[in-house]
Amino acid sequence: MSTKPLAGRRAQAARNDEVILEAARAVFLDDPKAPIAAVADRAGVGISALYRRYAGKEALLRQLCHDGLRRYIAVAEEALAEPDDWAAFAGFLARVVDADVHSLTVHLAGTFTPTEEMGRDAVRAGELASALVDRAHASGRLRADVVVQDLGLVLEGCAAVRVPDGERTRELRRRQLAVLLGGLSTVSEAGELPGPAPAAGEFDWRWRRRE
Amino acid sequence: MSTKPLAGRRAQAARNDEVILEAARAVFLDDPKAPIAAVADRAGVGISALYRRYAGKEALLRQLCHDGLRRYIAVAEEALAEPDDWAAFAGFLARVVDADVHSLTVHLAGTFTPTEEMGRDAVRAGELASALVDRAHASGRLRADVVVQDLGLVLEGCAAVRVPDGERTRELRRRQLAVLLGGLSTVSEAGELPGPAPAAGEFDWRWRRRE
DNA sequence: GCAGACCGGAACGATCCGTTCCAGTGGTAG
DNA sequence: CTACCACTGGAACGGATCGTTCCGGTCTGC
Repeated sequence: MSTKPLAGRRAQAARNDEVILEAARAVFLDDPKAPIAAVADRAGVGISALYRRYAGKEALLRQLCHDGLRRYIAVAEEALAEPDDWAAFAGFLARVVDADVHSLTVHLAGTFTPTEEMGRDAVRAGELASALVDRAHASGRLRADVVVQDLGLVLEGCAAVRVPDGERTRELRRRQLAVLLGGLSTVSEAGELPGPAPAAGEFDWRWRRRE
Repeated sequence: MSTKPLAGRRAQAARNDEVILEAARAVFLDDPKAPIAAVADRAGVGISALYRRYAGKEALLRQLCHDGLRRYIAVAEEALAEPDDWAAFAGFLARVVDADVHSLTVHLAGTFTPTEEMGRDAVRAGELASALVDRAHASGRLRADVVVQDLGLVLEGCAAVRVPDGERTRELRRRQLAVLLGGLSTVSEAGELPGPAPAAGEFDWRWRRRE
C-alpha cells in the first residue's frame, strides 16, 4: 500500500499543507497583520500544525508573498502568449486583479526580510510587465503617456475595493478595472460597465464597529 | 492686555488645540490604528495635553472623522455652486482627493461609535453627492451606467495611492483621478495625464522593513 | 506671591501575540 | 500485538504594545 493515496495521519498532514496555505492567504489578505492564531483557526488546525511547517510567522509571510510573486509572473507569461496586443494587456490586468495577487505581493512586502530569489523574481516581473505595456503601446490603444509604473497605480486602485463578501469584491473590482482601463485607453469603451452597480447601503458595513 | 493676541500659557494652549488636531490628522491618516502617543510626539506635546482636550482615543477619532465628513459636505456644496455641470463634478472629486477626506471619513469609520449627528451628516453628504452625479449625467458627459455609489470606488481608488512623501502622493493621486475620470467620461480626454509619471523604483520603499 | 490652569512624561494595568511545550492519538514497523 | 513516533490541538509563557492615570513642575493672571 505504498503508492496508494495516503490515508490516516499522513493524509491529514498532506491535507494540512494545503489548507494552511489557503487559510493564510485568506487571513493575511484580509488583514496583513493578523495574528498567526487566526490562520490556525481558519484552517481548523492547531498552532503546532503551523509551526511544524514554518519556522515562524515571517517564514510563512515570505512564502505567501513569494507565491504571489510567482503567480504574477505566471499570469504575465500566459498573457504574453495572447496574440492580440491589447487583449494581452487587459487580460493580464483582469487575471491579476481576480487572483488578488497585488495584495499578496505588495501589502505583505515589508513584513519580512526578502530573499535574493525574491529580488530576482521581482525584476523578472517588472520586465514582463514592461513587455506587456510595450505591446499595448504598439497596439495604439494605450495612451502614449502611460508608463509601466502606472500599472502599480491601477492594481492598487483595484485592490483597494473590498467588501466583506469575496465574490462581490471581485465583481466590484472588475467594474473598477473597467473604468480604469477606459481611462488608459485612447478609444472610448463601447459596452456597459460590468457587474451589478454598487447599491445604496452596500458600504455601510464600514461604520459597524470593528475588532 | 486682555484683547491682545494671547501670549504665554494661554497662547500655548490655544496653539496646541490646532497643532494636536493637525498631528492627529497626519498620524491617523497614515495609520488608522496608530498609538495615541504617536500623535502627542508628532504634535510635540505631552500626552496630558491630549487628554485635557479629549476624553479618550475614541473621542479624538470621532472628532477627526466628523471634521472630515463636514469638510466633504462643504466641498460638495461649494462644487454645486459651479455653473458647469461636468466641472462641478470633476472639481468636487479633485478637491476631495486633494484634501484626503475619504481616508478621514471612511478608514476611521468603525473605530468608534458614531453620533446621531454624524448619521445625519452622512445622509446629507449622500444627497449632495447624488446631486453632483445627477448634474454630471445631465451634462451628457458622464457614462449613463455610472451610479452615485461609484464615487466611493473612485475615491477609494485614489486614496489607495500613497507614497511616503505627502506632496508626491497628491501628484500621483491626481494622475489616478484623471485616469478614473477618463473612464467615467463618454468623451476621450484630450490632454496629457497630469503630474510627473511614476518613475522606476518609486515604489521600492514598500519592500523596506516596516515597524 | 499664590491659586490654579496647563504641561511633560513616567508608571500602571490590560490586552495581544509569537513561540514553546506537553500530553494525546493513531498509523506503522517489526 | 505492541512499542514507537510523527503529528496534532491547545494551554502556558514571556515580551511587547497601548490606553489611561497620576504626579511633580512651570508659568499666568490676579
